[in-house]
Amino acid sequence: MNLIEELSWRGMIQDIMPGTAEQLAKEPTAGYVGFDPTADSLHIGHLVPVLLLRHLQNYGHKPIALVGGATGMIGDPSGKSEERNLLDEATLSHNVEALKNQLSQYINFTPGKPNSAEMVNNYDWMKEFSFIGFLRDIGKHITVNYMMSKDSVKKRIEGDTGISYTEFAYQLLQGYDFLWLYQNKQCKLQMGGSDQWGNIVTGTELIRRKAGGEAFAFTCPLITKADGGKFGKTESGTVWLSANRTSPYQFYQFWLNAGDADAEKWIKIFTFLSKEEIEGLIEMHQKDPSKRLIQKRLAEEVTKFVHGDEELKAAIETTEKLFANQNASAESLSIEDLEGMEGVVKFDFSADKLKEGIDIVSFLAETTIFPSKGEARKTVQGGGVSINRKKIDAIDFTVNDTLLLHQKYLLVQKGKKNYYLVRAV
RNA sequence: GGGCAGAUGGCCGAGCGGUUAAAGGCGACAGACUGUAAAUCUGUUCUCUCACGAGUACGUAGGUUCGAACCCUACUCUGCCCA
Repeated sequence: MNLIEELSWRGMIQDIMPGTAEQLAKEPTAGYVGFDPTADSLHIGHLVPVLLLRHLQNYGHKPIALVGGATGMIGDPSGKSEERNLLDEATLSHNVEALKNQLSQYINFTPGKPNSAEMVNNYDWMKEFSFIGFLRDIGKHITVNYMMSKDSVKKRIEGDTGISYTEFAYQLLQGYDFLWLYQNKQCKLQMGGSDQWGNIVTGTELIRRKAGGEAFAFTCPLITKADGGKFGKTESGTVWLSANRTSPYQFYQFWLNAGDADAEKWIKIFTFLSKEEIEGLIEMHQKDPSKRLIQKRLAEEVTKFVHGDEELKAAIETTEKLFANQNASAESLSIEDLEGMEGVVKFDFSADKLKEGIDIVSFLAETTIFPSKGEARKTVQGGGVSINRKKIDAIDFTVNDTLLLHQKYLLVQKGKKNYYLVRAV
């Protein structure tokens, strides 16, 4: 199996430029993916391009991870219906550093091997480029007509918000990146999400016209959810790769909660499991979907890839304690169980107040489990709050120290899946 | 530079002088069902408040009016057309 065949059965190829497979078969090829530094952590949407680089490397080619220090200052109009706000330079350089750090965890940058990965920042070659120089050297090769025919641009021109010259010019910058990499790093391949196709093609076009060379590309379909929702969002927002932003437990939970239809697609894309193994899993899963074999395996593999074995183990343990025996009483949890629940939000609360007793609504608001009393009340009235696994059904319920587990803990649930541990201190 | 249209809650989008905290949809949260799913059904969804209630809010600033998201003026931004 070659790279393209591998990615094809995984459902990771959307568009591919003719000749790409031949190029990859002919020689080890350098290929790049760009990451925009819009935040100081990657999120799971970025995982796909990261995996593309990994697969590329596995098949003996050379991955280049480009961090968009320059393009990030402009803003990619692709997929955006509105003009974006510009980030300031300090934020950008902070983000660039953070992304570099993260990327180095997922791709092998160890030098020495002929196909060890490389990291570049397009700010390094853009910063000295003068505006006039850019117009003469690059702008001259691409017509506005060509640029306007790009979907990302067309939508904005036809839409009712318009597009600034800045964002319009974005594709030239990205195109120039490809040209620069082609000329300086012998990079002949660009990969990315399918929303990048237009930008990528501008790059190959530029390489053809300006350097007389041939470059290749393919894109991966954008990850979607079967129910049409946005991929990578949960109740609590974006699922990040950084453990500080999304705990490994929450990360594990995200994948575990995948719907059946999604899980079958995602396990191919987000894990390195073999075709046979995945097909076996799908078959078993369809016999008994309630076991959620695919979801479990998917969650395990991805969490291991992103956070490592240790964190995966902790995430599974916490999950088992919280969900495996839903009927087990909260009292059966040991202190170690409670303290060890990685990723469950923990709060400290005054033991004295508990001794006196406090009404449930104030309690929930003061622990900041809920942002306001009004919201706490509404959820309690709707039956959405449990303490120590027992549903609170009275709005005038009093929380006091007799409820404490091991004289110290309260296990509070908001909804079914959101757990909080309150410690009396 | 000139003309026209528009700016409403997280988003879309009704409202066009009082009964409007603002229809409807989407999204989000919670409940029932379930497999910690999907689909479906139900409730909630400006802020604070146990509650009565109060405070903010319909681009910004003023004005007319007993009363304005709705009328007037200026400004800002966006789109379209003309030069």
